[in-house]
Amino acid sequence: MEYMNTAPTSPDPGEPRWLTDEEQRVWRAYIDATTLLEDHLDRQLQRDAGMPHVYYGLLVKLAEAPERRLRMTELAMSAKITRSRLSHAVARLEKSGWVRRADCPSDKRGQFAVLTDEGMEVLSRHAPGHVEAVRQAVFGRLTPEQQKSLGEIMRIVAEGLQPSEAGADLPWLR
Amino acid sequence: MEYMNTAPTSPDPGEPRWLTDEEQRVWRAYIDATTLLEDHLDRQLQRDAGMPHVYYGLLVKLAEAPERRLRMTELAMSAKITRSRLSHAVARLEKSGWVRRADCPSDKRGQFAVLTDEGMEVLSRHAPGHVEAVRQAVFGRLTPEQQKSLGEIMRIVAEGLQPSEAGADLPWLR
DNA sequence: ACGAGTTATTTGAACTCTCAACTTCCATCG
DNA sequence: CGATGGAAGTTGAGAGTTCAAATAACTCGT
Repeated sequence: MEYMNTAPTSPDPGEPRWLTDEEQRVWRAYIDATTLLEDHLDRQLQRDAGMPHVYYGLLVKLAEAPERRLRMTELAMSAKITRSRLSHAVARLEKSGWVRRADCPSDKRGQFAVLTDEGMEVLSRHAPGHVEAVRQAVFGRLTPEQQKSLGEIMRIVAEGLQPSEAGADLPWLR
Repeated sequence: MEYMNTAPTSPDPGEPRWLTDEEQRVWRAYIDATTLLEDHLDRQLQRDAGMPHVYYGLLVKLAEAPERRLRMTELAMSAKITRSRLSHAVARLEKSGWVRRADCPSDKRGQFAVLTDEGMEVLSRHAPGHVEAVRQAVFGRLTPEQQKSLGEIMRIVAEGLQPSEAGADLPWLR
């Protein structure tokens, strides 16, 4: 896609504002890194713990929650995934014995996802390996300044995509 | 997962080196941002162009290649995905009429993925919307310094996970 | 108490991805 | 040449994800 960006003109709906060469390089680096990293972590966890990275993340969220339990919707929002996806995921984790569902007394529609002892056990057993993988792939390679910068940048991007509170599924508006 | 990291001791295989609080915050921001962004782009492209983001990326790579064609393995490596995944993806893109396969004359095992005119057409038709989405979610929110920093960081991470050249599937060794 | 309009969650089908074979062909070496 | 090992690409089954639709229960206003 070679398009020249000759004139720094004002918003022209006719000709879109393409990415500059430098922006393209950044964007491609982003895509490469995230693709590789996601794959890397998925494999590591699938091999060692028998679950993909997202599922591991769900167990972590539950482990940190009071009484190791969260309402489905809260868990979904916290993990940034849709309720549907979570529903399927929990079904699988339930089959593995790492999570169980519990009814919500105050709202009969509601369900809690509860981390079982087995689930907790799997988590502690594989946390070291996972942390090691993350450190090796990311933190072990970045300077403290870069780490700080990465945090700031990712927070900005994440906030830009969140319905910033509000509760629907994931209708990032627009 | 509350573990205190009291002593900055030397490599102790007994107690793993957990992430510090600050590292955790960075890591979570990373997960949130990448999850949200991937989802956002997937939806945008699925809705507008009828394909997931990865597939769109494949078309872009082909569009940039000489004669709009690449060997399957090269394309897979370039997109950082496995050959198997690519094989399925190309099968689907072929069904949509955006890519076709061509035999390689010099190596009878080889296959080219070739971008069709239709494929090119879809690409140009939806590139503006995609670029706009990327700009809105990422570049539009970051300072020039942050963009530069992001590029450097992502390059480092990507390189750390690449078999750094070499040609196998994706056995990033260890 | 009734019904309209939400909210919580699930479901199933279609699609995508992974993993482990499997097929075919190339290359090298004796 | 013929065998052996590697490389290119595909395949099918199982697992995960998406999307739209369905179910059930809550909330209000009247």
